[in-house]
Amino acid sequence: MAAPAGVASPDDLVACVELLFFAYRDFTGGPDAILETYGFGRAHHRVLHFVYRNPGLRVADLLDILRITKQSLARVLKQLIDKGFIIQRTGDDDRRERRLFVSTKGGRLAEKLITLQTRHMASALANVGPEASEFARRFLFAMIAASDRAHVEALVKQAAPRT
Amino acid sequence: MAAPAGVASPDDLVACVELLFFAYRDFTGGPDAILETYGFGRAHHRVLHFVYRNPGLRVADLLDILRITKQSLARVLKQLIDKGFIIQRTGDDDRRERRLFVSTKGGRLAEKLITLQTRHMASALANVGPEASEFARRFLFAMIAASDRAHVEALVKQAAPRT
DNA sequence: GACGTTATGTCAGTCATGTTGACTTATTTG
DNA sequence: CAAATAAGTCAACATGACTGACATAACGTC
Repeated sequence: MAAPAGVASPDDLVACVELLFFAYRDFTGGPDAILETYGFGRAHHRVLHFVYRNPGLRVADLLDILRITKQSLARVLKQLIDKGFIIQRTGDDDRRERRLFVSTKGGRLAEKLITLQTRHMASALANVGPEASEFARRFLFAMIAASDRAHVEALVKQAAPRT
Repeated sequence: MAAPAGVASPDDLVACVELLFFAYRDFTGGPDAILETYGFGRAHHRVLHFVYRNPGLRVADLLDILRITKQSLARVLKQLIDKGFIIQRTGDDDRRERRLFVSTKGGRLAEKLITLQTRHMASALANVGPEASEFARRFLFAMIAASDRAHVEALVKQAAPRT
């Protein structure tokens, strides 16, 4: 054998890289199809998702999460607001801020998409084994740039558990 | 406790979904930056990568792998050929076919990008533990749509081990 | 050898999503 | 009051997808 057991050979690593490409494509395919029926795209999905999971988010927070420009965000956000999926409310403390919330309709769509994706994820994890969820979180977290990890960790943990 | 040990709670699943988004973004960031210096984008990367790993690939095979239209592929492929990163050779048996190969220059770039990505992957896997590679492959494979798995498995395994 | 099929290439137009750069408005803060 | 901040907007552009239509060359079959 070229590589000792438990250690990744170069070909194993390339396989992981390629598998990630196909996995990500198939993972986003389901939501994409639903979004299309609403006239939305993946960009709308991201905005809706993070607002749903983090109610009261400010525009600046969203820019920080998505790492796109204000102008790119403005386009999709405006559409989501115009179509009544997201609601803006002037901040209580600072009235320059626009706090973002999903509407009932927006919440329904966000839930629909998240259900689709968590089912996909759950099914994949079930295929792998009992400790898969813990493992996947550690793996995916380690794939994130070190400089982003603290930020992402806070975002993912804090996310709205208002059952 | 809401969920028994080893079983993913809904919030764990959502965390995985979100982590995958950030992980994928950071994973593609490195190659993107290099590609930019060549005037290439992510689309070029995919073409170059799969041709590098599967020398002699036909255009039709590439379309099947990437699942984009002929016209979309044509644009990036033409640029890669024009700039001398990919070489076309008429098929020996069937002279309608154009077999695709990377040039020396193309191979160098492909190798550079793959090294970047496998290092990223290896570092993430090392963070997780000794069995991480095996686990990641199983997880990512399970994330791929069932209808695609056989196809992807063949592609990933067959890939050029001509060291 | 003519004809239908296949592999590839190409022209033209559109859409989604990202980018830069410049500027406005409302509000808070020093 | 002046400066800084949060957000919104206008204009132009790049990338990478898409559809639809059509062209060319080579293969295979009757």
